[in-house]
Amino acid sequence: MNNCNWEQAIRRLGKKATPQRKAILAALAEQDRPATVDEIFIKVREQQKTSLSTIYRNLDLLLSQGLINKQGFPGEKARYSLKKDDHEHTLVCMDCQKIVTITGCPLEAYAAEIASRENFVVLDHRMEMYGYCHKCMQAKGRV
Amino acid sequence: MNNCNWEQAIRRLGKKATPQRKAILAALAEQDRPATVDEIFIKVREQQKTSLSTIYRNLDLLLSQGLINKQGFPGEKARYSLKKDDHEHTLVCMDCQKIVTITGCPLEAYAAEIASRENFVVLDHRMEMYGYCHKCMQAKGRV
DNA sequence: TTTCTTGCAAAAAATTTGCAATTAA
DNA sequence: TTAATTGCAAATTTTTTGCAAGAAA
Repeated sequence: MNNCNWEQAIRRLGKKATPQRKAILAALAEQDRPATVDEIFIKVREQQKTSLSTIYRNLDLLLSQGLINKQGFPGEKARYSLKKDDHEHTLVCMDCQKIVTITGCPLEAYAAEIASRENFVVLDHRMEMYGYCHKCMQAKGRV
Repeated sequence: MNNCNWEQAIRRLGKKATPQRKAILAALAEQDRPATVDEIFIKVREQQKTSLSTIYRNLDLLLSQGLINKQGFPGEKARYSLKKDDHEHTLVCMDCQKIVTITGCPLEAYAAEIASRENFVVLDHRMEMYGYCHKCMQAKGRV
């Protein structure tokens, strides 16, 4: 999803291309990091009249349709981002909350191994890594 | 943290070993998967008079002292578990909710690789696999 | 005793829902 | 025209906080 034809993307789901929906996708595309619901709300509201419930409902929709990802720290606000073509994982800085996206999943092969070892059909997995980014390490004087 | 001397563990933090605190650690020790706040609340309440705020406050305390982990995926309820000596992952049956614990983490080496590639200090990670256990596959007639 | 911790009740924060009005198709 | 979608307000759900009473050291 790297184009900007949000209208088409929404229509492909068999849904109505409302200004709010287009604005949500556009807002996600502009963010340099996965955005929280309120960040998205603020951004969308700059363009369109909208309400928080519309944001929530549409994020759920887009998520269930696989157009976006939901990520973030447990217990903290969820963050949303546009889904890229390939399977990704994230690297989250525990200090500045910066999120780095990583492509190249190391778990495909492992999942197959586990599947046969445990007699389990593995369909999906979720993985995130946590630590400190270079800048924050420097700030901590640990570099 | 494999012993059951919760009293000692709490004292070591310089905190009072209240029945509620001991019960929280005991509850976490009994769980076969990281537990949500309300699961812990229910379990503790079976033993001790308690309140939700006590659970929240003590989970925060134990977390900040490094005795427990906070995990769970964004948007879902946070889940807490005792910190183990060795690192584990889980395999969750999407049908019967059975949890299989897997030792032998495939991510240690990968984390090191990512750390140098992305210039990030990787301290922790979270990973869960989802699918169907053998029994549920049989029940579905897919085996 | 003294200080920390608890329970309660109320407040905040985050998310969801019902429903009438509106709008995309 | 009509079925999907929105905004609003109210309801839930989750988490946090103030404070007086109670308990551990």
